[in-house]
Amino acid sequence: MDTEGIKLFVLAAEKLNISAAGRELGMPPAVASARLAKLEKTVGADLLRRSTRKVALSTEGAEFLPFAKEILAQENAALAAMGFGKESVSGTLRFTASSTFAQQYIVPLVPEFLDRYPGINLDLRLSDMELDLIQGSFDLALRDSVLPDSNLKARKLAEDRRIFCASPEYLAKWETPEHPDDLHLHQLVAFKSQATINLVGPQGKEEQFDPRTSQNRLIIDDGLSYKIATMEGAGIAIHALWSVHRELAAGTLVQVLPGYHMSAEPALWLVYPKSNVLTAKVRVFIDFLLERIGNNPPWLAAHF
Amino acid sequence: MDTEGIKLFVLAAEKLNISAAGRELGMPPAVASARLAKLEKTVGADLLRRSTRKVALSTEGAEFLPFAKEILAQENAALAAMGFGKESVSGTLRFTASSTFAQQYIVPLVPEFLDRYPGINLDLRLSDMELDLIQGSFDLALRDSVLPDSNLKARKLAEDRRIFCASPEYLAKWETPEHPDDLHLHQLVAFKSQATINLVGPQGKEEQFDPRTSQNRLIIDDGLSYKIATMEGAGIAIHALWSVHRELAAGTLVQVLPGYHMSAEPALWLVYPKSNVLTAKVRVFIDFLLERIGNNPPWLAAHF
DNA sequence: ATTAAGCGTTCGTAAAATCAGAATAAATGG
DNA sequence: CCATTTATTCTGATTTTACGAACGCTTAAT
Repeated sequence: MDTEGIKLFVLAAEKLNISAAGRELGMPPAVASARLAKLEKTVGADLLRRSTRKVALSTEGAEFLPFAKEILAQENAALAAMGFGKESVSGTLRFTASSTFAQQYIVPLVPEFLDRYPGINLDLRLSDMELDLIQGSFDLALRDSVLPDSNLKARKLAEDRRIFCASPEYLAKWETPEHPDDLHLHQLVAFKSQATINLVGPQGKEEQFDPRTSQNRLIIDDGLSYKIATMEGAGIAIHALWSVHRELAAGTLVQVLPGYHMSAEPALWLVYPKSNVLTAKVRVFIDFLLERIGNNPPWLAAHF
Repeated sequence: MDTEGIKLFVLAAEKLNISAAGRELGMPPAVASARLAKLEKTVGADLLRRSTRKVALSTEGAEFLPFAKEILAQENAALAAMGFGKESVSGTLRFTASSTFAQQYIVPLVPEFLDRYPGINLDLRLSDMELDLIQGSFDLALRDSVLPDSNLKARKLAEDRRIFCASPEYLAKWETPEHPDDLHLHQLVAFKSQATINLVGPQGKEEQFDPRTSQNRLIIDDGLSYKIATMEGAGIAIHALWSVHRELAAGTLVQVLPGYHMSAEPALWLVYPKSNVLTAKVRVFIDFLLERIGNNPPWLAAHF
């Protein structure tokens, strides 16, 4: 049963004129006639009695009419509830990001966004562990890497860096490493989900480094604690530039192995499900983040 | 928006499995996938988030779900209200017939019919003037002639006769006519809707007779009054055999011009709108009348 | 590890439904 | 009686839909 046909029936029942009802819905009389006949077949009864000139409701049509109107009302209510046809964007946006990043860069912008789009509600799920985009029913996620998942689309929000660093006190106590291999002699602080890293050295020579094979005196799954531990001298750690750029500038953290950088330039990605329809609310939030963060991320502005 | 797609969505949202939902509706996975995509496009948002292995409701899907269920409930209610899929016939049957015929032959059968089909309600509109089948929203009508209307279908209920007759007293007072032309010398009683009649004489010769061009001393639009007037000696009248066969047998009415009969053998017809779907209630009532009247109409049984 | 099975989608072709215009038949109103 | 309106049928052309096979991916079992 298709609501277009029901709409036609309700109109025709009001006007007692099939052609006029069809015209109102933008279909030629022949089409209106055929669609009505189709609806009658699926319903199993004639809804409209028609001679060449007269149209009247059949007993079944009279019975069906209130239901038909109710179905259409429900359809309209459904579409309205989902903000269909509204020129103002609306809906609830479920967004996930690392809590430490969000605390610093997203949450401060949220009031402005909510202000600019009064119809949108935000549902923020912040966690330093990556949440499953699909199972969590997320509209959008912020990731520090773009996975090769064919079900997802990604848009780069901003460049980033991964930096070895430690506290000045730690480095004063131990010898500052000159080469990645020296790291194995140090105390390392590892973030739980940190994977193997490919490094490119000063002469363009590639090196590999797996933080999990070293002596990880400390493994932490909370971003802020991870940084605090490093600052308190727990050891050498890999930090995202966005996380530590203030500390580097202030000197409370010091970069180690500055000649080495990641062979795959890290970046922050906005990831969302490849969809049949990209919702306005998602597009609008992406645009907002690109405008306020992507164009000139603070951690890069301070460093170049 | 098509309820098949909505059904699919609701099932898939329950099972979180698109293929299984499609299977339940008898469609291959590819079709289920396509139909869901189509629904999402008409709704303007993704309803189901899917990776290769996981399916979850999107925020829009969660919003849409209750409406979807409501739409389906309304559809089911509508179909149920119209007796769709019921093995027991039900509904209201609007039927029109001449009141005098109904009084004698139909109404006495009605209790039995209602008894046999407890789900059917009868809405009888009895009038000696023919009512418009379409404008009156009738499911069925009894007619004493079958009009060449392409919008209608007809089924013969029983043979009938048209008979010139008068009371014995009237004929005793005046000369009994021997030829249709003699009728013009008589007092005629005419039924209001009686049209021109073609007669076939004893030698097969055709004659025409238009009762309205003669001296109609009396025109009546009520069937019973029409017969009473004839019996009281108001003149010669054309009566249906079903109407006067008892009086002829009893001798209270006498046939005039017995050698002449109508060139078009009259009959009683059950007429109903040519429909896309012939409802069970109509079919059942037709069958009932055929069984109880059509097989052996009393007016013919008595006369042959 | 390897295999097997299940899931959702895409692709290509075949079938079906839909559309739109002209033509038909009927009925109304002037 | 004629012009107009109406609902339907018919026709070919267009679009949509169905279906099986194949693909990429994932989980569970061997």
